[in-house]
Amino acid sequence: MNCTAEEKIKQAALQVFVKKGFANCSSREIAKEAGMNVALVNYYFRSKSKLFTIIFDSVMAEFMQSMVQVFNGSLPIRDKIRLLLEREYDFLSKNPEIPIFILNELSRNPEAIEGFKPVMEKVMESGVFEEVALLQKSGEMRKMDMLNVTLLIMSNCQYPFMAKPLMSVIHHVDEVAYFSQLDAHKNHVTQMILNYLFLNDSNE
Amino acid sequence: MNCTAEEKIKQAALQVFVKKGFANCSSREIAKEAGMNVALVNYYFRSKSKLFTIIFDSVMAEFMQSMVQVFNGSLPIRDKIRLLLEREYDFLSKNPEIPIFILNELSRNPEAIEGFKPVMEKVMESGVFEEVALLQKSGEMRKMDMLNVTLLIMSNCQYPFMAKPLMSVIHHVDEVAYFSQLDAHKNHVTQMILNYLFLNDSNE
DNA sequence: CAGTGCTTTAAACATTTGTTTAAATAGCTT
DNA sequence: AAGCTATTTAAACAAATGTTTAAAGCACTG
Repeated sequence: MNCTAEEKIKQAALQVFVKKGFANCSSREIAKEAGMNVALVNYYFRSKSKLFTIIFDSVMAEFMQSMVQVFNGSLPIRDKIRLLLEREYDFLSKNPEIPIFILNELSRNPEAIEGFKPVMEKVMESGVFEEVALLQKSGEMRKMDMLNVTLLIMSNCQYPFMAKPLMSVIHHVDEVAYFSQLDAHKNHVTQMILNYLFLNDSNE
Repeated sequence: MNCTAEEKIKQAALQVFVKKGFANCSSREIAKEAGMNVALVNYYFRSKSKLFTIIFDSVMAEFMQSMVQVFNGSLPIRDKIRLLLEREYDFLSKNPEIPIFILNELSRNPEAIEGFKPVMEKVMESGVFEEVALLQKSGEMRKMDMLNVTLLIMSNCQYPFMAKPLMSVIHHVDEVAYFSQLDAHKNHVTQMILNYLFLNDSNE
């Protein structure tokens, strides 16, 4: 663990930005969380915005990392999807505020997407999309636009974590009970998505 | 259209709050959008927070309204779900920023959920949950917790609208193309969810 | 030890923020 | 028209914000 002032500020900024969002926190709050003087934030990162960009890009990269890993692996598609869902639920269980953080910042400030494009390139290079296209042509998979496939998977991974405050109230469960329900949910969505995407045989 | 100053401020506040979020906009911005003096915001609503609560609660109520209507209807469950998805996609096509607005504000400030509880009561009173429980017992529907059923439906409705900035980049589509893709997506998720929830016969 | 360059600090700066005040205006009744 | 009340305004307020400054502290070299 690198414990320079610069690193401490980055770690504090990560915590604070993810928890409260860019507009909803102050430089002083980040500095206090890091146990440092306010001026150091700008000494090392020039401005709150520049610090934010660094943090946001790193969060994006980490968020996509497991996805890219799975795509680059050599499993058959069906298992890639299974593994992808497994990894996403695992990652999000440990970082449940990440999806709302990313989507909120992206819709408030669409230019933030720029730093994300390089990571996205890696997903494209993995060739999963072409792989799926082939299986669709051969009739093994349901013919549908790749955008819809992506949406199906991401919706059913990310939304359950984003909706915790809403769902806890609707179904009167506390945080612990909610997250344990999400484990069951992972199995449901895996089964449901595979059933829908693959046409012929069973998915067991 | 009621054109009193009070109403103009409410309309402006709705627009600005939904687009930028509570923390990311100022009282002056709302006043300017309404074409009124800043002091009027507090004259009519006492504070920015109180105005926000009013707007947030009304957004929540409108958001749940179509859901409650469908639940209170007399259609068989399968058609209720079909109609629910239809209505949600219709509503969200006209108000795509609502889900991210609601979920973001709820996670930044969980007390905001309070104003939502009365609306939720109406959903409970509709008796859909009991209706589903019966069909699960009879074996017509897959046995699963109601929380998971709710999540399946809401994930696949709301997330696609929240993820527009992300998805547009991944798949290189503009706003118009994206929303037209979502119409196809509605059909996919309807089919997929019905296939998964109902066990025996076809869903055509 | 003086000096050099990086790090850290407290204080100050100019803006912006939510909110209040006190005066001006408008609409209405008598 | 006078007077009353509700509305609207410009101005002011204190607090908080992002950022900068100038000095102090620190570690190391010559």
